[in-house]
Amino acid sequence: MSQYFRIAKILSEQPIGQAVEIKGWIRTRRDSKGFSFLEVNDGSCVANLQVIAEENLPRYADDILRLTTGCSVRISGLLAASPAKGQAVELKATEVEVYGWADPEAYPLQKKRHSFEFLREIAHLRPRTNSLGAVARVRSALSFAVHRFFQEQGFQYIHTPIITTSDCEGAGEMFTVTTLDLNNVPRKDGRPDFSQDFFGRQANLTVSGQLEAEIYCLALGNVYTFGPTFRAENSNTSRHLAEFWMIEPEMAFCDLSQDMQVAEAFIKYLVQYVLDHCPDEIELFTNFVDKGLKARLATVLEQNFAKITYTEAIDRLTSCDRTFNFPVAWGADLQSEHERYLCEEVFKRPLIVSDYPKSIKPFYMRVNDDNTTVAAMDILVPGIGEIIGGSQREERYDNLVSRIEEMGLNPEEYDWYLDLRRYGTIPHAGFGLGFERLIQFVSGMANIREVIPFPRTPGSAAL
RNA sequence: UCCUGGGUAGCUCAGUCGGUAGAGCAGGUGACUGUUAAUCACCCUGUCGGGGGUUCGAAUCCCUCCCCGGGAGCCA
Repeated sequence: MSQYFRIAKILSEQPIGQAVEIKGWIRTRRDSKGFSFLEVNDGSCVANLQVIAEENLPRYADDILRLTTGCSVRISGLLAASPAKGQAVELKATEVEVYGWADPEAYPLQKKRHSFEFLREIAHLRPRTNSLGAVARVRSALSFAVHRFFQEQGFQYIHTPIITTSDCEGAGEMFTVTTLDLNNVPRKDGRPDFSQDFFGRQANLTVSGQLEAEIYCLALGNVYTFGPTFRAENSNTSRHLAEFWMIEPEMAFCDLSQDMQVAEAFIKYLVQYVLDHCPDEIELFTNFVDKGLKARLATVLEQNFAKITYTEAIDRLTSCDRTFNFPVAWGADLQSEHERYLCEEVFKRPLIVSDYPKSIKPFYMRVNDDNTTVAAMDILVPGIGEIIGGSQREERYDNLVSRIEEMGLNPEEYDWYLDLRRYGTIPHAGFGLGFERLIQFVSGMANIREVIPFPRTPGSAAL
């Protein structure tokens, strides 16, 4: 009686001499005199298991010689040491059952490499490829590692709402959630009358769970969120999605420097976790996607992140002999080219830029003693750019009110948020990490559409 | 949204001066072989992104729309 194994387990444990059973999909078939080689992948790992199917097997001519890329099979047999180079073990089949055929004339996946653009058009089949399958396993491993990092340190996981009625950040374009009849929208003063809508008011998909996370931070202490986030921005780039996953820790009794320490430790923990748990995937990415990946991940672990203030960054940029397309001036936000220059050419490692002018940052960031900068920090990473944005939050009631007013917002709409400062306010800080950008950084994948199973971008939402 | 480069066989691409379309891979058939991006021979495959225009004639020139890549803005 043979025992069912995932292929990953067979390759790691190598139970030679044992009767085993595998289930998976054919990658290729090569015929030889008197037998065929089958490469079977079951999604448990990068590697395939080589199966030897001899011509005396039942239905050899009818089934085995018809197997092509994509067919699903159950195979049992005896695991043996492989006499040839290329693999340590192979399965000598005693039984091959075909679950499902895949017409080779019609099946889009071939045994050669495809462009990522083409694979994107077949989102339902692309996880069957080596690279997209590897991305999916890395994404799963990183998700687990995110929870493990925070849970090990006593953070509470908070489910902040996906449908929200607070438009607190004010900046990002939001998706509206409605059950109003779009062919006959009730109107009041020329505008849609959301008082007749499902929630009795306008509701949107969340752009960030931060403000809600702060509520629980000021009750439970350290908390984090990890969930989907939505931006209706018309941005068409290799690092933006309309639906993406964000991790937002919020830490009680925490200042900006502690915030930076946690963020750096977090990124290093995640990189280390993937190197430990997905070495074959990292090897695949390094060989076929990004030659410099392994070396870059190693330097992330070895070195401390570089740290400069915004003001120092401006000094560096104005005093260097480089000419930029965009002017460098104190008070203006750093452009991509500026960030890339500092991160990739000056420091050549992750870079934390802190203490930005308050005029270019949101109202909730804590104003520094100079009254012109805020306790904010961005972490820039080579090849990706900004991967984390965080800050110490303004915990002083009066300062927060005047910042809200300065930004032209209405304090009445932030009454619940101000309550957190009216009653038992505490110093606290947090940051947001874009999960897909993290996966890009760790996998070397150039386009963010390859690191989420079903990418949503302007004009595109397959499945 | 802006700048820029593309869209030709199932996939990746070539296509000269405007003259009526080709290669590699995949697929099919056969040969060979402990193979592993197998190899060799032969065969099949086209709305040249859509629409309009110029021309005797358009993959090629012009207009327009759609889609994709790269860069930028916004950000995570």
